[in-house]
Amino acid sequence: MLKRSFEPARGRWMVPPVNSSGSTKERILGAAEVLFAQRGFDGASLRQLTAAAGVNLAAVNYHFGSKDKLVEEVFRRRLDALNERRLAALDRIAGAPETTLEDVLEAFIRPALDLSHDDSGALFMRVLARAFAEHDDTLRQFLSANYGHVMRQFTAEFARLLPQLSKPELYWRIDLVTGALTHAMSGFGMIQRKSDVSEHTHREQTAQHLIRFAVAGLSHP
Amino acid sequence: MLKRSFEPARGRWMVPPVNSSGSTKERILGAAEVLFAQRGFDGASLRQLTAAAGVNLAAVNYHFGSKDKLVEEVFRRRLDALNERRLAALDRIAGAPETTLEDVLEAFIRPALDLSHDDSGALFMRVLARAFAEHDDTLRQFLSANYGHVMRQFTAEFARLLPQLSKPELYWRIDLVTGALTHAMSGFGMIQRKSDVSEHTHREQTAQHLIRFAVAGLSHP
DNA sequence: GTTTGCAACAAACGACTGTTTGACGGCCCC
DNA sequence: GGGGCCGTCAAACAGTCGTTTGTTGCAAAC
Repeated sequence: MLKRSFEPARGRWMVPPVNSSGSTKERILGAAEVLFAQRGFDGASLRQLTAAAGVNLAAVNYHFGSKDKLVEEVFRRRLDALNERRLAALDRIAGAPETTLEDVLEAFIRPALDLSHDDSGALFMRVLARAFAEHDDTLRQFLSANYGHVMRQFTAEFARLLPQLSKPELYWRIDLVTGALTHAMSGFGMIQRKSDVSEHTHREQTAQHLIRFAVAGLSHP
Repeated sequence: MLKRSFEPARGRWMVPPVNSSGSTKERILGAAEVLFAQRGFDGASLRQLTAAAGVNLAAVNYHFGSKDKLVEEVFRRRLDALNERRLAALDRIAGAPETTLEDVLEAFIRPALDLSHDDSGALFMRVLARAFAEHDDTLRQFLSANYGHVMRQFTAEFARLLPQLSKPELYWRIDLVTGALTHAMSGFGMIQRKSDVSEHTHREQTAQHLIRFAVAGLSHP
């Protein structure tokens, strides 16, 4: 495959440095996040993964049952925390008369942006975007079943703040905003942090651009 | 992998119906487009692919040299036509004083939407989105080297029509619009064509939503 | 002090991968 | 009519894949 062109000439595959902290399960989850982001779910093999985590090959099947279950666990670990924070932020403002569109978008975007602060969180965002692209029905069902209610609650609040929009119109706009957010947060695009701006500043700029863009896209006449 | 859960209980993998029209090369390209969209570049094996195309396993390496070259050829075949039409449409309006933002977006979006009219074209859109998500540097270099000039020409025209925007600001907005378009055109989102609207109508609605959304996102104060 | 159960390990399993090989027929050109 | 080329083919190559096995060390429970 194309990606393999970047492997070193000798040595079958790059073995990232062994992470020797935490339990076996945690080391596997950490290494899985990195490798799934880099090479995809199929592309990352259990042998690469366990070597990177510094654990035995059989440990994945022992602790998680199968590679598929490991994938689900990688998602669950991050998304539980992420969506909890999103809903908490939404709860603080939902239904209030002074709540603005910016507030709701802030509640949705900020936790994701905070998550992508540290390196492994940023990698997870790429894992998530990859999952969207893979169009895998099993995974989509898993995500919809476990986290669909989050999107529904945000949609309800958007509907309250944009009463002039018909339901199909609102769905369309939310859909397009979602695409823009996924794109931006997974670092697909050409926008990269300049070396002369701090990570914090860059994240703040990203949030500002995203929110203003989303407000415009959602509420245009 | 997760996707394999959907394979039939017996029989190693689905063999799509044999397409017996056209030359061997064309049959391979057609089958590759379908299978790459369904299962990804790594996920689709040459044995599935050649079985679906009704050709011998060795035919891929004979006609294309390798699986990687086949991937490139799948892209080249569609993107050459797509970007030619985009640039032709842009040429007709670029620099003219009466040209609007909608016109430029129309020139960019319409050819892609037309391509995704037939089933195989729509599949290719998913292949393209998958390629973005794969973050594969070799593939990105290939796309940038062969089709980067298209994006540059459109960006220049956007810059002319939005002189009030700083360069970074413009890049940000184009980036976010790109994300929304990719998302929408690859059929990621929740928006699906209702059974009571024709394919043509649905495409027209998609174009309208996309363009109005993009105009709002690009030109908001 | 023995038993029980968890965790880790090397080694092997069968299946599937992309690619290469050498043979075989059909076609055109000299 | 004979010599090349071209496309196709079955078969094999050398790997990698996810998963399973049987065994070990070690700690807590009885």
